[in-house]
Amino acid sequence: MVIKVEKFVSILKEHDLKVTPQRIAILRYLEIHRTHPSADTIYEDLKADNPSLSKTTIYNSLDMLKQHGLVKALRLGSTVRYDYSTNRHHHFWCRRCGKIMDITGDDPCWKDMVGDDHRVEEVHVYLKGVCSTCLKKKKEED
Amino acid sequence: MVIKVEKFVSILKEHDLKVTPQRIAILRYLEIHRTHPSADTIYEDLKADNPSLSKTTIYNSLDMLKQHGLVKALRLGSTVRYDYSTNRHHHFWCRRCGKIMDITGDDPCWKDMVGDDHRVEEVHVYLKGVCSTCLKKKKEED
DNA sequence: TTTAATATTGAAATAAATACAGTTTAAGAA
DNA sequence: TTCTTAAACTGTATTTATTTCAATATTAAA
Ligand SMILES: [Mn+2]
Ligand SMILES: [Mn+2]
Ligand SMILES: [Zn+2]
Ligand SMILES: [Zn+2]
Repeated sequence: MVIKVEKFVSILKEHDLKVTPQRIAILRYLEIHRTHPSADTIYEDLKADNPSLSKTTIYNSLDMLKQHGLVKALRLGSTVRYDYSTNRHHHFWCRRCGKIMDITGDDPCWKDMVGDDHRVEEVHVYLKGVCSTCLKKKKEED
Repeated sequence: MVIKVEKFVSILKEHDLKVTPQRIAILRYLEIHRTHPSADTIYEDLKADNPSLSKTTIYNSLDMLKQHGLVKALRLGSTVRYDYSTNRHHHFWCRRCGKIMDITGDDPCWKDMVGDDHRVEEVHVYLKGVCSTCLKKKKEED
């Protein structure tokens, strides 16, 4: 556990960010919970350990971590979710169970799609539907 | 002009929707303005002709038109934009001029990306960057 | 023209995010 | 270790987009 904390201390220091318990807690939370949680979920869960935690701090910290490439923000519909995995990948969002799953595999060639004219800086993609688990459950219900 | 209105009257009737001046105005606006306007932009522009227009009506109508597949809603970042083109296509959003442009061309095979396990019902994609026009302008400035 | 179901309106409520001012803390200097 | 100060944290207030709701108006059918 202490080792874990040291890891986040290093990460923050490498990016010349002040090391605060709040930032460590958020990074640690995101490394453990790979569920793409929302700012509010992170806040509610971390409040248990630190009752004086402010939601503003969650927003500020997530934003700063995002600026430094330490976390990624995804927007799925109207909700913003945070991801500790910062490599390029896309997501599948199950409308039934709400789970957000990583899509691995080849990424289509966006450059080809848009052509050379525009400069593509960000690729925003998510697929929505019903996940395999939910589909199986539905079958069992029949 | 009258002919145009008749067209939207037909469209609404075909979908068993009550024909109201507000709905006609919104459809007409979206057919003319292919800029992917927001609900608020539509509201502000239509209010000129109909000062008693309510923003709630804009939201209600857009939602109903969307349910019936007569318009499509896109979310780019935090803004929801509406599109009269309901065929599947994606968008390029220029962070400099704010323009939202249609991406034409081949659509990657999403089914392959996600596999057969999940049932894909919606594909949400947009690319963001700087459009060719803005890139040219930048060059001229140098 | 009458009627009833539905749509429109405007005000109030909601929710996510942001702004801000006062307080606290991290981290470097003494 | 203590002091110092810039930066971070907190809690409240505000903003913005959207939704809810009840009263009123309109559509479409009889
Ligand atoms: Mn992910
Ligand atoms: Mn379009
Ligand atoms: Zn599911
Ligand atoms: Zn541009």
